[in-house]
Amino acid sequence: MAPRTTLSLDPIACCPPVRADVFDEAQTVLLASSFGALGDPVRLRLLNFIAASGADEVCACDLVEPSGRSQPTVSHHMKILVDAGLVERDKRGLWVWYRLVPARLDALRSVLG
Amino acid sequence: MAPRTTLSLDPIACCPPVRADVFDEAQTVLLASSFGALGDPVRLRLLNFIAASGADEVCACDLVEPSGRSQPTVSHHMKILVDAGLVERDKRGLWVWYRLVPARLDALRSVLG
DNA sequence: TCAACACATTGACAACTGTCGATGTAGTCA
DNA sequence: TGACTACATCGACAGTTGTCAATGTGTTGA
Repeated sequence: MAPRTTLSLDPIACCPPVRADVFDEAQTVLLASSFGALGDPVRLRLLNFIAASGADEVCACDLVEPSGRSQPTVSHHMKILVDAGLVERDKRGLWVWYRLVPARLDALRSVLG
Repeated sequence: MAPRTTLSLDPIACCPPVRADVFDEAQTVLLASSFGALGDPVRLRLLNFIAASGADEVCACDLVEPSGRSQPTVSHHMKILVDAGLVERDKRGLWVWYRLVPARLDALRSVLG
């Protein structure tokens, strides 16, 4: 639980590249959970699908079929991506729209450099 | 099994950034397993420890104590990092030396960009 | 008010993962 | 040869994860 806490420890502010300084325990756990969110083929494909869509938002209803998973399973994976701070969720009417959080992707990217 | 096969599908050659084209199935599974290798705090710390050591090789014997895990557990995690292509293993005499594979880290990095 | 809809949550289950003690396997050195 | 050492593998176990069918929740529109 506690997604806010997860987001508040932002790698942009907290984490030098993996090849420089030694991470402290909180940094390590946070980063591992972010990378872990990318560590499932279905989630990586969902993220890639949103990213490559051209639009900056994608409706949840358009994620089920290409993922090849059931609606509850997609909902489950999207929650993990949202909790990891990689994706933002916006409910409008009946529909839920997802968009990337580029800063978060950039943060993870910089950790690998 | 089959670590060579894992390594042969190199993201440098195979994978555009997550925000551009749509990954095919093989790319997705490969990348997810690489990110998954980073998705454990103990493995991330091991990688960070090697990276931040200053030396370009670190002896396995120096990884057990700082990881806070048993020798078999460290051996298990290092195997996962090696199979993911993130680390190379070199046995010399009684000792095993590990070094980063910068190209692999760069490849993952570029996927996030 | 109520039926229909989009999405989330629950509950259950199998598969996977991290962990360690015990044991196996090479390499070293006397 | 044989004792010793560094690391890997095995076996077992608990905890986590991915999955779906069933059900719940909140929104829309007639």
